[in-house]
Amino acid sequence: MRVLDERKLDVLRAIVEDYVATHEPVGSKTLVDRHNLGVSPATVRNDMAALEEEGYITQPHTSAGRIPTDAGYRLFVDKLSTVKTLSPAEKKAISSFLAGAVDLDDVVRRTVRLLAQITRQVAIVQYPTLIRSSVRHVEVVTMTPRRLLLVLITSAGRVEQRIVEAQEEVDEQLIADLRSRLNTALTGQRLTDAATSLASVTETFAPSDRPLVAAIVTSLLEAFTVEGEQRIAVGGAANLTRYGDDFERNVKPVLEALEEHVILLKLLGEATYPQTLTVRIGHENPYEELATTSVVATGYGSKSEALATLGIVGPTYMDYPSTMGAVRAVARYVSQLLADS
Amino acid sequence: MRVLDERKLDVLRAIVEDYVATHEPVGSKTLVDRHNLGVSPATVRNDMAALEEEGYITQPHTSAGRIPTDAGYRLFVDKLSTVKTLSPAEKKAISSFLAGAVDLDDVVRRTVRLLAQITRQVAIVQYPTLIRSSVRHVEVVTMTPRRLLLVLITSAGRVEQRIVEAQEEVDEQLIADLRSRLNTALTGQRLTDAATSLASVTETFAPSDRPLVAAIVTSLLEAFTVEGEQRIAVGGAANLTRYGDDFERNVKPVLEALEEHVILLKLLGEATYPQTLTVRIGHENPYEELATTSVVATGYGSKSEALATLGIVGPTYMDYPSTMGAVRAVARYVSQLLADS
DNA sequence: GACTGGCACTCGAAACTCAGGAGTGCCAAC
DNA sequence: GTTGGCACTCCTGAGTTTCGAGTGCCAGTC
Repeated sequence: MRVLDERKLDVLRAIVEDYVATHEPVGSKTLVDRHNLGVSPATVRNDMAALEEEGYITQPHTSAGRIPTDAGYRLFVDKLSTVKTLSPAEKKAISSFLAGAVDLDDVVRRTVRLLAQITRQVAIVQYPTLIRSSVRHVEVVTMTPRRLLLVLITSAGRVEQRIVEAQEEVDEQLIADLRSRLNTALTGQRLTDAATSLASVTETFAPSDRPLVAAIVTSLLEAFTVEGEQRIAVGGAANLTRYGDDFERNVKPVLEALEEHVILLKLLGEATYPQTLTVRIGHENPYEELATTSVVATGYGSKSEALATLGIVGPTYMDYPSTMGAVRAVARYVSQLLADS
Repeated sequence: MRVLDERKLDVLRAIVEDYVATHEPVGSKTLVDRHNLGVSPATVRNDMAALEEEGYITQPHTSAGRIPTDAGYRLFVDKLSTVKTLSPAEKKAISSFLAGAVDLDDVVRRTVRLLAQITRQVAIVQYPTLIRSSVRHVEVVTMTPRRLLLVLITSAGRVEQRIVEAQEEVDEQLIADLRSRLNTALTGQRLTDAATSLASVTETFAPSDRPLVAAIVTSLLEAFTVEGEQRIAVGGAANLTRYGDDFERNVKPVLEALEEHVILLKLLGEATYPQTLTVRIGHENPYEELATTSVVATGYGSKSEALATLGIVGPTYMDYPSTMGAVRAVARYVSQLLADS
């Protein structure tokens, strides 16, 4: 029984690998030809029947080969495969490509591009969340006499901007005053705490200046909270080209999802601990249009806490070991890069 | 002869309009049925033969209807159609959607989204060029003792960031000094002139501080020049879905081009005067993979000078009057919004 | 009891055939 | 210059056939 079970798993592994390679239902004969299972096609057929019974594989139609079900992929990912580590050359390439980034935006852009290139899938990278970071600096710049630009620089190197319209012309002296008081009150504060500090700043101003100060405070609060969380970068849509055969199932829904960043955020899921890969296979993901699609994601950031999530989206018949390896590796290098800051 | 010519043009117009609507070759009979041309199919056939002779239409195969050639579309756009103006409701919608933008990035993101939605094509928006704008403010922030963040705020409201690594720990006093001198020297300068001013700033520092100053100057110069030019936002890729039929010709090449911002920049072409629409039909565009694709673009910015270009990419059989109207309208509203700053 | 070879059966994919019809070009007539 | 008529072309789609990969089952073997 033990031996039999093991061979059945071997068969499942072989089916997944073959199907991923060819995208065609795989039959018992081709299976024994390609992998040396040491048994005859007939035996494999028996195992296949059992595997089908258990729900790991299925037939698109009678008298065709088998393809893995979502459950089959799940088992494969959990038990039958090991995450592939990248070659030293690849690691080198990742590291040096990312190292060339000039700022946080550039880091994200490069990460997306890199991830898409390595995995040959659609890559998604969430911008580092603001929650854990603190205020590095607040700048107030006069654009026109009645229009101010607020620039918030966080410890993670993220720069948020907000335009504030004033009711009336603003005195340059007041701006300077405001700038220095804001920085005194906020610099070094965690964004989550900064909100409360802001309130006390308002009170130190003369009532006549309050409307302006209030407008600015509102804008800053906005910048501190949700808005920023939702930024996402996407790349590698051209990789969808490779699934040209099954346009309706694999290309169209993905293209549509890519436009909706809210959906992408859901797909990526909650930021997990760094270096813990999340794989959602087919129907496991929270968006039913993408039932033929898998997501491989992981948190990235410091060792202990995830700042945000990155990952890829691709058809369920992807090469999980390589993809997972690539996602994990990229996340590690980005984390490292950000940790240095 | 004159009358005949005019009818021939009517026929061409009818062919283009029908083909755009149905995406199917249009024959003489259906043509007289749908448009009241006042002549018989046989007459139309004669005209069609002449139009084909002149290269404006073609047959996919013998005994099929006609479809416009690139030259046919060109004639249609130049002589046979007028740019469609948007309804007041649409204008209102554009204006109010754009007005909600919180900063320049947001303006660009919204513009892309809007353009894609209205035209139902893939939208491309180039970030406003830095060339014409001037320095509003330069900020130097210490991230870690050896890592500085430069933030350049331009008159157009664009914010550029650069990380600078110092060779050794940097004295906070020096930073403050640097900040104030940079701002004194640069604020108000056109970016194009700022380069020369930078040189003189360097000289005012003690030799021991020169390496750091040089590093910062280099970074700033970078920010002043090319790098920033090339930023582009893309949206509406999901609209490619509508051309699912002809995946290889219409979807694949566009998806691939979208990944290459360099190509997109070429496609958009030189920033034209605002409100001058550029239409490149099929093979007219500079990228042969997109020979079945047209680009409708226009510059946007102040009344007199274009800051950048925006536009859409779609199959040659697009609805030119509406598309051109939408592109023009969006460009106008964005220009207006930016002019206010 | 597990494995294997053999065999009849299934059923989709691809090739083939074949009418139907939209569309054309040409010509003679108006 | 326009029109109706007519023969011709050739794509489209439906129906048919063939081919073969793959299956399930069974009887035989180790």
